[in-house]
Amino acid sequence: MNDQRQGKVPSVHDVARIADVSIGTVSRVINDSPGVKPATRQRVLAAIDELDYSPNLIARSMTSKRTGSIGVIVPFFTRPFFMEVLRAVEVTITQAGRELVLYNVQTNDQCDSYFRKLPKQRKVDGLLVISIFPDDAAAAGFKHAGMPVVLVDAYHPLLTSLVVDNIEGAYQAVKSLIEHGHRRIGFINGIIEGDFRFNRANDRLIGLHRAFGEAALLFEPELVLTAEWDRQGGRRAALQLLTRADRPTAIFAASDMHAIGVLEAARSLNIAVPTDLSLIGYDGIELSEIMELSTVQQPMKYMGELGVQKLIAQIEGSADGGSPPELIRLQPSLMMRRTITTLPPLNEATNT
Amino acid sequence: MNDQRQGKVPSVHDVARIADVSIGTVSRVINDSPGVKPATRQRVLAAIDELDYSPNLIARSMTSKRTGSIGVIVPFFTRPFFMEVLRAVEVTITQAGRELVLYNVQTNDQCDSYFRKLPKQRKVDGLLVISIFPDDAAAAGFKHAGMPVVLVDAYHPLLTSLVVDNIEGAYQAVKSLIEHGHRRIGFINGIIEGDFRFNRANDRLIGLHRAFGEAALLFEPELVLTAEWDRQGGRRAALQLLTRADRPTAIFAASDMHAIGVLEAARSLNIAVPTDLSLIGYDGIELSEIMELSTVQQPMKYMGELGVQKLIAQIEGSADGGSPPELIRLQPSLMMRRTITTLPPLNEATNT
DNA sequence: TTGTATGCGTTATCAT
DNA sequence: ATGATAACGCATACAA
Repeated sequence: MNDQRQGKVPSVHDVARIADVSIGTVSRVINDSPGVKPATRQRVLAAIDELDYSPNLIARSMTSKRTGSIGVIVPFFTRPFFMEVLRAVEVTITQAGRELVLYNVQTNDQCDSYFRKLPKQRKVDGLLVISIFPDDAAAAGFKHAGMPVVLVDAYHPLLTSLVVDNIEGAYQAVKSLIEHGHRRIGFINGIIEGDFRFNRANDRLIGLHRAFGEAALLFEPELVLTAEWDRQGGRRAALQLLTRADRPTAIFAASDMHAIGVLEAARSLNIAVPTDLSLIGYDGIELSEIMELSTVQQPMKYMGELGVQKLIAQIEGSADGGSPPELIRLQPSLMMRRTITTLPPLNEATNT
Repeated sequence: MNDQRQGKVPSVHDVARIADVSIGTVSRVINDSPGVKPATRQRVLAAIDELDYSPNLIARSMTSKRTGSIGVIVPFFTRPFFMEVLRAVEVTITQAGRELVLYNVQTNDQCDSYFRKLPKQRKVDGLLVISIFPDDAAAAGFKHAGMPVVLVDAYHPLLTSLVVDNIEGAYQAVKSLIEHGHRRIGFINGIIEGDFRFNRANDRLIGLHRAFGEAALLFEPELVLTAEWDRQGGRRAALQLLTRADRPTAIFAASDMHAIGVLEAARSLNIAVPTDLSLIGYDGIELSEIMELSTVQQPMKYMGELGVQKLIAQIEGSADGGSPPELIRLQPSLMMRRTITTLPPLNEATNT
């Protein structure tokens, strides 16, 4: 029925013409501002309906300086931990009627580039940064551009940060292993990727040290390995650990994916879990439940939800200088499942 | 050093003022158009550097009518199959220097709403639709708005579609089961979510029928169950199937997640896989490899890559009416792993 | 109650 | 080679 058939999207002008009003009135109807006579409102509505008109959001962003989009910067988004955070993030953003722009980062450069450019490009109203520690320059850039930012599983003094006490989580895990009678405990840590920025590794090591210290256990550096954050990494490290003459009776892994790798290695070496080897993972991803893996559960869903909520609050209240940055601490919790057993009491003098 | 400290992002005007040129010249430098004297170019560049200026992309979109963003509409994006397609999609979009706007859909209404509004809102240059069959109205809407669209794992005659031959995949799987001597074969299909739109279920059933027919096997409706697309669904259905007096000796599952659930059910019933039960899943997600699950491998990575490439080609060539829609067929491949064995030859007369 | 005019930050088309 | 100026589609302050 329409005369034009290709790529012509109607604008306020078209609506105005059809409804025989001015564009100002059309705009008022769209945003249901007060002071439009019901009759003309109806005419405009009819015209909108006839043309199947929707406002051009880009143009609207021009004047409103709001895009309705939230940028999510996340490293390796397909990894289970990030995935599960991201799921909660998506739900919360959609519920808020906003859109999610995904910035997946795999390298430091990529990350820096996003940190530097996104605040000024204005394609998003705010940035949710997951598991990445921005440096001072980046934080200053956000502030200077007035770009709202919330850090999830990361920290910077100038930015609202939502952190999980992973020192405590690792401490609890290792302590539990010790309480189950283990003395030779292997630790498979994740590598620190991209210099110091995607830092999920250090805290685990510190927690382990604390538990060791408290139990007056000797820390043996040979039992601490570093591996890629995936099951291949975990498997390789476990192979190395488990083929030692004095192999550990328990392994603590920095992530559940590492722990899955440990499981694979143990199977290939005919080492029964938990009979001959106890194992605790980290994160509490869904797969850990399928595999009945004991683990340290992070509140991933809550992190995602709360992070988005804080960010939206910041966006909507950003008329003034904004409220001061918050630091929110979350606690992980130890999930005891199938992969851990008490070691029969053997003569503990061996260790000295 | 700067006088303003809060939320003031410089514009072309600021750059022009500092460099003592007109905004036109600044624009020319930014887009390195020809016809700018090297000296003034340097001055402008210096000013840009001094102000740390980046063009406002929203404003740029205003005139260029290009946003640089690609919208990806995907149902239940956290499910492994979609996740693995999405991973490839993300990589390809980022490589192309574009941005990924994620539209996760869980209901038909949500989906319709996106189909209806996104083309006119102009926040994205194109739409990649994964595993959803748009109806004629939606397809017409895309065409009318001139919005480039590519369908991945879905089909519509008016739109470039990238389909996997899942009938063939299911056929191969079931045929293989039959060749291994199985006669009583259970089938756990996925439910059809949101009416007929997220349709990943029918083709599997058709393929099964074909294999059954070819082998002159009697199709027993009681052995065909429908379950949610997750492991709980698979587990429940398997429990039902495996507690029958005449339980099947093999199960074909519509997705790997279903198959994982079957594995769980079998474990809980002390039914050994593959000794007492053969199993083939579908999709070929990473987890299938971990679990050593036999499965029908879909080319997820390739689907994601190719879909984005076709979409970008369409976006960049959309000056004219655009090229006619393509229909691209991809083949899945049977992956034989641990969960299938040959049944010892028993008297086959039982079945008649 | 409604229309007109201006601005948002760019790009592009004119002049100069 | 460069500057002024008109769009782009919308919101809004102001005028009528």
